[in-house]
Amino acid sequence: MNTVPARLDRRVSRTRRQLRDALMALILERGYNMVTIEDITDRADLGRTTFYLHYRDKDELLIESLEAIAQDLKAQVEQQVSQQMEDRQLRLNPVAVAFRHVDENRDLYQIILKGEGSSKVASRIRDIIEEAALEFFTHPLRDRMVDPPQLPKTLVAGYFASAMMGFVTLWLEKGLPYSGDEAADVFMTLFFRGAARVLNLTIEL
Amino acid sequence: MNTVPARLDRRVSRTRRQLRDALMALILERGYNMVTIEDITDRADLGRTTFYLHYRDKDELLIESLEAIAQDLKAQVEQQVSQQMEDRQLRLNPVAVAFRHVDENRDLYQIILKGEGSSKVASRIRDIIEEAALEFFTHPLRDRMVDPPQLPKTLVAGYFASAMMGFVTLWLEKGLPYSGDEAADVFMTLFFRGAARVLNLTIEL
DNA sequence: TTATAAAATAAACATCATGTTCAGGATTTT
DNA sequence: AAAATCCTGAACATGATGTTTATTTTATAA
Repeated sequence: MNTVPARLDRRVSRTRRQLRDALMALILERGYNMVTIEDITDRADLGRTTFYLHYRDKDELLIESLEAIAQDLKAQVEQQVSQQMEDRQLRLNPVAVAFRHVDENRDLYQIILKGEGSSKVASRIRDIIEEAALEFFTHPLRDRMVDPPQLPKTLVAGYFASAMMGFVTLWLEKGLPYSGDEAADVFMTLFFRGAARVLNLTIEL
Repeated sequence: MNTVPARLDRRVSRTRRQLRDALMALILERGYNMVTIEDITDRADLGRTTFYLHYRDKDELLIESLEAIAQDLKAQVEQQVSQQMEDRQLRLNPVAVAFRHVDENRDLYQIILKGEGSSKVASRIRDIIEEAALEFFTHPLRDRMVDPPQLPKTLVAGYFASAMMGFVTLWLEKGLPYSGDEAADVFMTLFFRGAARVLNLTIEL
């Protein structure tokens, strides 16, 4: 008969936030495997036992921290891709939305894409992108496809997700001097027009 | 005055091979972080202390195991890209060479691309591909590029490497039913011709 | 404001993986 | 066969993990 408490105790959310922040900072400093739970609680200024009141182990904390970002990305992109908006002109390019999201969370995406800690999150993000791409190829682009595709749309969507993750990794790790919108443009050009035209190849392979 | 021994003691190479094989098998079973050093030596049927006679820690063993593959890939691809061969017809597509290499070492590449264990190796392989691609864009393709490229060749080479790693990950993880040569074809088509033509889009974005 | 419920804490403990040392026994090399 | 090298098991120190308990601190709701 007991009802679920309306919202979390203020201490709980504060503690969890401190733990998440501490873990992220420490991963960026030393890498995931070089961080102990005591490191985390020290940095967060909490007792070590407190950690176990909230998380089973380091992985669980990591996943929770990164899942939040993945969910945020999903929400932002889905809104652009599938939502019917009255004013088509105001609808933003969903790829640009994603690149902006990455730009605003560079630290977290570096952690995710470097594969620090379980690669589950990277794989989840890949799937989110793939889904959005498939949806995009199926609906908003439908009327522009006259003939059947030369390769299955699902394959192209999978490739889109993988290539985009790869490009984002490149962008972040090599510190390419592009804004989110510019990076999105470059990627779209390479992806849709193909490298042959970008390189001005006279004949194709 | 002591000279370096001509080659390794037979026991040493046997022991190291056993350790490498055991680690690879165990990673595929449980994932890198779930493998202890005792697990490895048990599986390899060796004493635990023996491990430390050869490697400082798990990472060192992993790196050595995977570096061998990276070197092998590099050797095979470089031979095709830069070596001047008399018979141009016999020269294999270097991308197909790489895809065949992956196909023949699926297990190892799965470990590498999933980011199990240090991501250094994946990053090294990426760099190897990028170098080869840049070399390829600069020399064998030089006469086919009439105008200057719309984007720097180095950027396109970086994108090539990232996209190819992504595509290979897709190929292996989703178990796409392509042979090495077929996968290479699909990837080359997507990369050079671009998704717009593959999807038969009437206009471009 | 205060009583009550919930959360944080430090201390103590058991367990496990790591990495080192050492004296032996086993295998290769010369 | 002798010498050199490697493997082994036992013992040990260390450090991280995860749990329990009694106590103190803090938030919530009356």
